[in-house]
Amino acid sequence: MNIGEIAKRAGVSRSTVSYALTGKRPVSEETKRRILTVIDELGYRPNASARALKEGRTRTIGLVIPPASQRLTDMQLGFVASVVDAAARADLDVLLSPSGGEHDRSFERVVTGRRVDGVILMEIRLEDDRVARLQELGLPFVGIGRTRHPEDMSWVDIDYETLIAKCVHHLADLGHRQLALVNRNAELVAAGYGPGHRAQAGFDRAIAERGLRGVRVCCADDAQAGQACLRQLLAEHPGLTAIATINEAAVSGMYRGLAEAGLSVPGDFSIAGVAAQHWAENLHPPLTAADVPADELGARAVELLIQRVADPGTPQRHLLVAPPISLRGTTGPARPRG
Amino acid sequence: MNIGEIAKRAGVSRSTVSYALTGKRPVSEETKRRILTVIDELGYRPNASARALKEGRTRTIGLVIPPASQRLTDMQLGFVASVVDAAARADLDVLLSPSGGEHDRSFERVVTGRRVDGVILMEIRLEDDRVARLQELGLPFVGIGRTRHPEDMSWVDIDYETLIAKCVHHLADLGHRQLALVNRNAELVAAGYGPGHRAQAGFDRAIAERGLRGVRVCCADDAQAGQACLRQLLAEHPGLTAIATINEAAVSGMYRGLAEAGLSVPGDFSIAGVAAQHWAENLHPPLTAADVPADELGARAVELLIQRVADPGTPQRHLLVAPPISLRGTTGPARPRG
DNA sequence: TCGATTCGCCGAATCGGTTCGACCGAAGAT
DNA sequence: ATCTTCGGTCGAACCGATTCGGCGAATCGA
Repeated sequence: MNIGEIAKRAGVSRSTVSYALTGKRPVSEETKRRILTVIDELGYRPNASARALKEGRTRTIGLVIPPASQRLTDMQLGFVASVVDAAARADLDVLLSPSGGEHDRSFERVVTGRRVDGVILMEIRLEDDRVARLQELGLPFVGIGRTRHPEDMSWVDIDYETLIAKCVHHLADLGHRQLALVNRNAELVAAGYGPGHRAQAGFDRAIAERGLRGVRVCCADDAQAGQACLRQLLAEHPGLTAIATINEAAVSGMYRGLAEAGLSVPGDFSIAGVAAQHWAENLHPPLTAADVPADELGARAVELLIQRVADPGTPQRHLLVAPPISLRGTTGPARPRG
Repeated sequence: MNIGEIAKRAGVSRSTVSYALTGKRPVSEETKRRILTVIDELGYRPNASARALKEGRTRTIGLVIPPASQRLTDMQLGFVASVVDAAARADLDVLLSPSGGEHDRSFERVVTGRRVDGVILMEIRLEDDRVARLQELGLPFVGIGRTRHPEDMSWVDIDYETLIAKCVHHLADLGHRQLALVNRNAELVAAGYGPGHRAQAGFDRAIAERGLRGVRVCCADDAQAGQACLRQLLAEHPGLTAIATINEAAVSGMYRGLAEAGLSVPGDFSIAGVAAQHWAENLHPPLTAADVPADELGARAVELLIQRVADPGTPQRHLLVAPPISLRGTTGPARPRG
C-alpha cells in the first residue's frame, strides 16, 4: 500500500498523488477527488520513514525524563503531560527517553540517527553531560531547568532561588527566627541538581539578610522519609518553628511528623514551599506555596523548541517563572515550641 | 554524514560499511578496523529513517496513555514507567500518544504510516474503538486491560472482579454486613471502563453470596472527591461500616472523610482496596489492599508485544493477575456505628 | 596443475516518499 | 497572429540505508 499503488489506481503519476496530498502544487479538483477516493478506499497513509528520509525531519521530538527507577514527582508528571499534550496539538510525536545524568544507551538512541527534530530535557544538573552532548550534536533542544551556564541554551525554569527566599521572608515576617530548608534527596543534590542548589542559595541569602538561624537538610522524595526527616529536625533543633521546602513528595510525611510530635499547623509550626498548584491544593491541609504552573511550562518549552527547530539561528530564549505565593493556611505567627 | 561519506574515507564501498556494522556478512578485521576508526572520528550514526524504510520496521513501539487532561493514577504511572524501562532494555524506543476512548488525531498519527512496530494500549474499555482500529490495521498490539471479547487480543490485566470479591469476603469475615464499593469517576465507568465494570460485578457477586447489603458509587479520582464521597455515604447509609475500592487517588480523601465524622480506621470503619503496592504502602495509614505489581505488568506487556511483532502468527496470549491481599491494618472487626 | 570452494568486497537495485525541471494546451496580453 | 503566462501533469532524481548477485583472488583437494 504505497503511493505508487494509489497513483496506478487513480490513473495518475506518483508525483501528482503527492501534490494532491501536500497541496504544494495545484491539482485539478477532478483529479484530486479521484485520488482521494482511492486513498479512502484503500486506507492509505504515507510511510513516515520515507517522508522523514526525504524531508530531513521526522516531526517527532524527544522528551528526556528521569529514569523509571526514580518516581516522577507530581510537578514532573505535570511537565510530561503538558509537553505531550502541546506536542500533540502541534501534530508532533513524542519519543520518550528515560535517562539519568550520564548519557546512556536510551539517550544516545534517541538523540542520534536523526530520530527526532529536537529534544526537551528534564531534570537538568548544573553541569550536565547531556546538554554538552546535544550542543556537540547541534540538535535543537530546550531545557525544563538550566545548567550553570544558562546563556548557552534555551530553557524554561522555575526561580527556586527567589521563591525559597520569598518563603523565608514570609516566615520571617511572621516572626519565625529559626528555619529549616527541606531539600530533595541527597543523591540528586549531590549530583548537582539545579533546583536543589538554587533553593539552597536562596535560603542562605534570605537567612543572612534577616539575621535568622537556618539549617538545610536533604530528604528522600517520599512521605515516609518526610516523616523521619521531621522527627529528626524537631529533636535536633528545639528552636525550629518553620520549614521551607521544594520536596513535594515529602510534605504529607512532614505533616505526619509534626502531628506525631503533637504540633499543629499552622498554630505551632509553619510550612511553606514550592509545588505544582494542583498538588498544593489537594494536600491536607492545603500547602501555602508558590504555585508552579507546570501545565504551562511544558507547553512553553514545546513552543520554544518548535521555534528553534524551524530556525536554529534564532537567539536562545529563556523563561524564568516566579509565581506568587498562595497563602493557604500552613503558615502563621511564630509561637515558641515546648 | 552518511554511509557514503564513511565508505569514501575508509576506501571501501557503502555495502562493506553496512556489513561491517551489522555483521551480516564477513568483513576482514583490517577493513573493519579502518571503517570503525573513521566512524568514530566522524561520530557517524546510521539514519534511523533510512534504515526503517528499508528494513520495514522502526524499532519503536507506541504507548497509548490516557489524555493529559485526566491525571494518571499512581498505578498507571507505574505501568508507563515499566513499559518505558522494559522497552529501553530491549533497545526499543517508545512513542507516546495521549488518546481517549475515541481514536483521535494523535492516535491515528502514531498507529498509521508505519511509525511503530506495535502498540501498547492502556485504559481499555469493554467496547474500544481503538482496539477495533488496531485489528483493522493489522498492527500488533498488547492491552494493559482487555475488552469484552478478550480472546481476540493479547493482554495483561488485573483481575478486579476476583480481587474486589476477595475484599468483600474479607470484610464479611470480619463481620461487616453493609458495604460500599467506591469506583472510579462516573464518566469513565459510563464509558465502559473495564476495571470499573468488573469491580462492580465482583462486588455484586460477593455481596449476594454472603447475603450482605451493598451500595456502589462512583467518585472522581482525587482526594477532595473522596472526602465528599465518604461524607455522603456516611450520611445516607447509617449502617455502613466498610468500603472496598479501586480508586487509589481518592483513598486519602476517604480517610479524611472518616476522620471528619469522628470514625477511626480500622476501629470504627474498614477499608480494603486494589492499588499499586508502592502506593498502598505509602498511604497513612497503609492500606489493606491487593498489591498490584504495576512494574511487572508493564514489562510483561512489552515482552508479549515483542513476541507478537517478531511473529504475528503466534496465538494471542493473556496474563490475568490476582495478587494476594496484604493486610496492613485498615480492616478490622465490624463495630456498629453511632 | 586445474577446477571447485571460500573469502572479501563491489555495484546496483530497492524501500516509499518529495521535489525539480520540463512539457502541453488553453487563456490572456500586445 | 504571436508571445507569454499559467494551470495541470509527468518522469526522473534523490534522501540514506540494506541486501542480493556476482566477481576476482586466495585456498584447497585431487
